[in-house]
Amino acid sequence: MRLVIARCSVDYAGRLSAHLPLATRLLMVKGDGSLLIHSDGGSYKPLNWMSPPCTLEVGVPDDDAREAGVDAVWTVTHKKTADRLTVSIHEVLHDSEHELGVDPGLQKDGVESHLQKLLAEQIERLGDGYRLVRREYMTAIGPVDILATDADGASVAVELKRRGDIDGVEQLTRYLELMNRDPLLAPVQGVFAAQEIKPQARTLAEDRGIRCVVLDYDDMRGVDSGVPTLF
Amino acid sequence: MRLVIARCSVDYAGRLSAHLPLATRLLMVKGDGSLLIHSDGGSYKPLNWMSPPCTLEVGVPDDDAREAGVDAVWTVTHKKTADRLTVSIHEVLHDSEHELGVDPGLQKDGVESHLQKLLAEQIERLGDGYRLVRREYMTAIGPVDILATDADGASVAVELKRRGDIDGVEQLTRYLELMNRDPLLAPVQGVFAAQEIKPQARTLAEDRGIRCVVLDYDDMRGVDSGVPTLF
DNA sequence: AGGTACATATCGGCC
DNA sequence: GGCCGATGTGTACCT
Repeated sequence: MRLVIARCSVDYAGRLSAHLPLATRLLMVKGDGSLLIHSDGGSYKPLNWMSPPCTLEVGVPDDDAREAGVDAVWTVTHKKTADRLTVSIHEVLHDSEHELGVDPGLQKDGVESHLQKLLAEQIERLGDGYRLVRREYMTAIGPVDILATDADGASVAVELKRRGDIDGVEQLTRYLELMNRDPLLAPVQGVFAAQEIKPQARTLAEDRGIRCVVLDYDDMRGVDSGVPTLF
Repeated sequence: MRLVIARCSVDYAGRLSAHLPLATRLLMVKGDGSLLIHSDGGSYKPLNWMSPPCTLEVGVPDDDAREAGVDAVWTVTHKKTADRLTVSIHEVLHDSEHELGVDPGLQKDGVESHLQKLLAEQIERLGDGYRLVRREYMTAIGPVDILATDADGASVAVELKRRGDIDGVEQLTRYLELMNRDPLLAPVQGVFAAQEIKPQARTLAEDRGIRCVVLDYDDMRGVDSGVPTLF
């Protein structure tokens, strides 16, 4: 990895056009040739970047650019798309190279999978008499998070989200449409369950006859760990 | 901005739990105290990070950690949430501080908002006699990009995208379904307008009676003022 | 390889 | 500040 601190201006042409006026920034060149341009603020997203696979070429400025104070021009071109990043370097303040080696990578412990496990164990939170059929019930277009039955034994398909957005309602709608064509399952009722449900998602869901359930994650976790369940 | 190359392991606890085993990485400490941890590959997203507002504290390892080779422990805590990032530093290979100043920021061109503004001004591109009713026409499930009327005075809902994908057709379909239940608006015709429309999106749109219009952004910008827009 | 679902998303606009 | 839509989304997982 090469770290360069430089006064530079940047132009990007690809999905959109973008320009960074002259200022001092960090240029991070990774081992695969990709480039990240960071300022001293903002979030983890760079001001501008080029993702791999790409190649970096260092060139000399034309006469006009040299006159304007440009010392070198970096051109980063993507190998598959026509995306191009041009860095006009006016002054290099720092330049160092470092050997990092391959990273073993991040080990995650997810959230939705945990929420799904908890709801499967506490399926009665959806209503009295509810019973779990199975998690990740496979359909032709993908897995339904939870399949259950209500007190009358009718099928209930549950779509689970951390944040309930319109996309999740669409997803559940597709599953319901498919499952309701299966005479062994139909009629299938839909339940949209999330820690938080956006008003627009709720409107769309209820308009389609899908019930919305807000889950209290901390409460569910509390029941799970230690305290015995009611039955 | 402080740049540190170090052999370290990292633990994150917050929305989820995550762990990075011991390896050599770049630690980028920004002026606002935020921290980014990058490996020498991957995309622009760091392996791990803490977004501002947050504070970084440097502490000494406990006996067990010291025994395991830990030289220092950085603890980054978010000021609002309970998110916490712990970096156990085994060896520092590089450490430098740089003054970057405030960045003037990115200037973008070619985004949907600009396209929307141009089409609102040049609504006749959809057909003779078309008139703009309003941009961002609010419905219960979200704003329709442009509401217009055709030569006969009938309502037309326009969904605008830079790249016309299936998602955009679904979005417009939801709006149309809702608006066509409103006797004051119905019947509402749909127009799917984009710089580029994917074949699958076009097929779906036309199957649903939605008209597809490909927009020439450069041409529209030229008509707009003759003056280059942002830079 | 292509498509789907998820994410510690981030960012900007508007109410 | 919250809500909502767009992003040069990136990433893992599946067929």
